[in-house]
Amino acid sequence: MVTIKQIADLCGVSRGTVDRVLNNRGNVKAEKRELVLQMAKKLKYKPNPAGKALAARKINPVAAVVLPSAGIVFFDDLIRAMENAAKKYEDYGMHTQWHIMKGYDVDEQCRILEELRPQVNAVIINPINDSRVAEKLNDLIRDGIFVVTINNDIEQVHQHYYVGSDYVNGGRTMGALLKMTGPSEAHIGIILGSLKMLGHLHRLQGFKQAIAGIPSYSIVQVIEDNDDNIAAFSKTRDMLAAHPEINVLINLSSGGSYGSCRAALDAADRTFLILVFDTIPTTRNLMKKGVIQAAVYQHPRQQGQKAMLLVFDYLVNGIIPDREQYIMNNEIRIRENI
Amino acid sequence: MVTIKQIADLCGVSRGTVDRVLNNRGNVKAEKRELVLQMAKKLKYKPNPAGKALAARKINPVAAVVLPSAGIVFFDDLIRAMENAAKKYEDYGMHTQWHIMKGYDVDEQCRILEELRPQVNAVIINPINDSRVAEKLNDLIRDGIFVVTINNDIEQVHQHYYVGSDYVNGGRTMGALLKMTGPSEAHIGIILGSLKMLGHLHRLQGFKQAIAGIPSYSIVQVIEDNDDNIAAFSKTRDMLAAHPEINVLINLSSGGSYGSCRAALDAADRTFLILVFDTIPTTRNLMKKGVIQAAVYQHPRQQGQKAMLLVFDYLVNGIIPDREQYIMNNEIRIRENI
DNA sequence: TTGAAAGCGATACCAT
DNA sequence: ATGGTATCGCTTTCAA
Repeated sequence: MVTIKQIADLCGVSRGTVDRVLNNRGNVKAEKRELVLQMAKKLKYKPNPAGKALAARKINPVAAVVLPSAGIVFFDDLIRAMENAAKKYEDYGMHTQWHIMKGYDVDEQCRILEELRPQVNAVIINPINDSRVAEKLNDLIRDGIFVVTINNDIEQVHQHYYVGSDYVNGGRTMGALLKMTGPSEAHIGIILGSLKMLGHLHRLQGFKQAIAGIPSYSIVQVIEDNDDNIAAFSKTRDMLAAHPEINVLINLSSGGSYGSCRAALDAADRTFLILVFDTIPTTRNLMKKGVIQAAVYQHPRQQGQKAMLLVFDYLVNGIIPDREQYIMNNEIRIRENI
Repeated sequence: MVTIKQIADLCGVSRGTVDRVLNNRGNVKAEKRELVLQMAKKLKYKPNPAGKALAARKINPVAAVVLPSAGIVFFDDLIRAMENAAKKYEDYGMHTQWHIMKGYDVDEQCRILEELRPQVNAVIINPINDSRVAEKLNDLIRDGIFVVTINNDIEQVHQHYYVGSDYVNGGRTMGALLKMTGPSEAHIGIILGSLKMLGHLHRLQGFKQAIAGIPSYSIVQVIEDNDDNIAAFSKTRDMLAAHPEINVLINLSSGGSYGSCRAALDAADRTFLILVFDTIPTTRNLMKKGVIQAAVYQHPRQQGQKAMLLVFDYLVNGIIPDREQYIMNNEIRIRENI
């Protein structure tokens, strides 16, 4: 392994000079600069992350996590994974701030971002898809803050990284699952959080793609539950009453899964094929009981881990991510492999 | 964050002494030892991994990877993941030796282990389940070598760690998948590598458990292909000829998947539900074409990564794994979420 | 513009 | 048994 010291010796300069060149700190004569760069390239110099991390102790890097999703159970796993990672990275001197708010309030999210701005070096955010949030994020990025969006991306934000799932593919996978397991004739009721949420909309599109062209399948109704179990319960009940032909229920977001399953169970004389997203505890329970047949799983823990790792690697080890998007697979989970 | 230096100052001893205490190197008077331990506990001392990693450079840690599986395609992904990890850890000064041999030769594996013994600090091995190999591994462990078994565990080996999948659960998942997607009447032909391979046997047991008690399901025949496509092809062909009622083919190991699918395709007048393990390239291809309906995926890349991480964390950061077994989920993959 | 030196945290080694 | 010192690779700071 090549070290800065070796390069310095070979070039006949000091370690300080090599450091200045390799980190573009300026104040180096052009020819020396060239010489060092050549040598580094020739020897395939790669900085030792342990050395970097140790030296980084002096600057005390800070990361902030911003999630507008307190109370949405899906995020519990994701948050837990991030907390574990944060604890680990604390040993390396990186601190993490938590800003978990409840509800998708644009003003609130902007306010938090503004407040963070002078205090942190990186932000992991589940952004509300709104232009004002995008603007604020662009401000942060201009200030040199490293931004990672998680679980949902946002448009119109320049240089940032995304960790999450492919929503269209998730919907498509769900559709394929229906084709594989479902009745030959399907009258489908769909429940999702909100059509205003990009991810949910994309899942719906993917699902429709997957079942397009099957004449014996029809989507009877699409209802929104705002990821709320009570709303999901009453709206599903109404839908089932109005449409006695429905024999398949698809939940495209996990917030209301439990509520709509309860409504399905209340229709005691009917049976349904029920497919949902995410394996939150209530869902696992209903899978064990045979109420829900399958779930599409979007690796929440991996998402949390990866986002934290990107931030850590950047702040502490100076490693730039090798991709702009890290997409987790949509897995199929049934009772046996949950 | 608390450092060794701080503890040393507070206890009125030198850093060397603190180091000796915290790492059980002996040669410390009992009372000083107690004092240091108390103080470390009180201040919640946790070693800084960056410091450890840097200091570890001096001992030049070496890991060896021993796989008797050259030519088995499933291991390609696993090996690639390990190579990537190895490259990354090389930056920290950990070296990796590769011993990829072909075929399950006990003598050969023992010979390699003996040869490694004086050169390495850790071994990642896909062990042949034989008592002589177990003995050799126990020898290494006695010498203080850190041992991780990967993808297959071995019995009678004392202090070691396992990274792999739950084979019984894999078989059970496969069985559930059949129940979900298959015809109401199933005449099942099973192909697997070898009944002498513990993993394959366990999968078979799991599968049988899952479909037990379904009168309309029957296992017609179980054949062994030794993970060889040619053997799989001819044996499957013979089986299909002898049993015209077979309408489901289950491949419990990926080595011969392609061969047996080819045999199924040759029986042009019949159609089969085909389920396999692992998404190796030939399998993905056949899934796209609709020949194979689903595969159970055992996260080969994660397995490789995790095994390398355990070794790195132990050798370089002095971290002891928090579990003895790291079990990957058995995922269900279909054309849409492959 | 450059070099020399100190320091980040942990460890190995040599004296004592 | 214990302390002191040098070292791992990198960054920062101070002096020239």
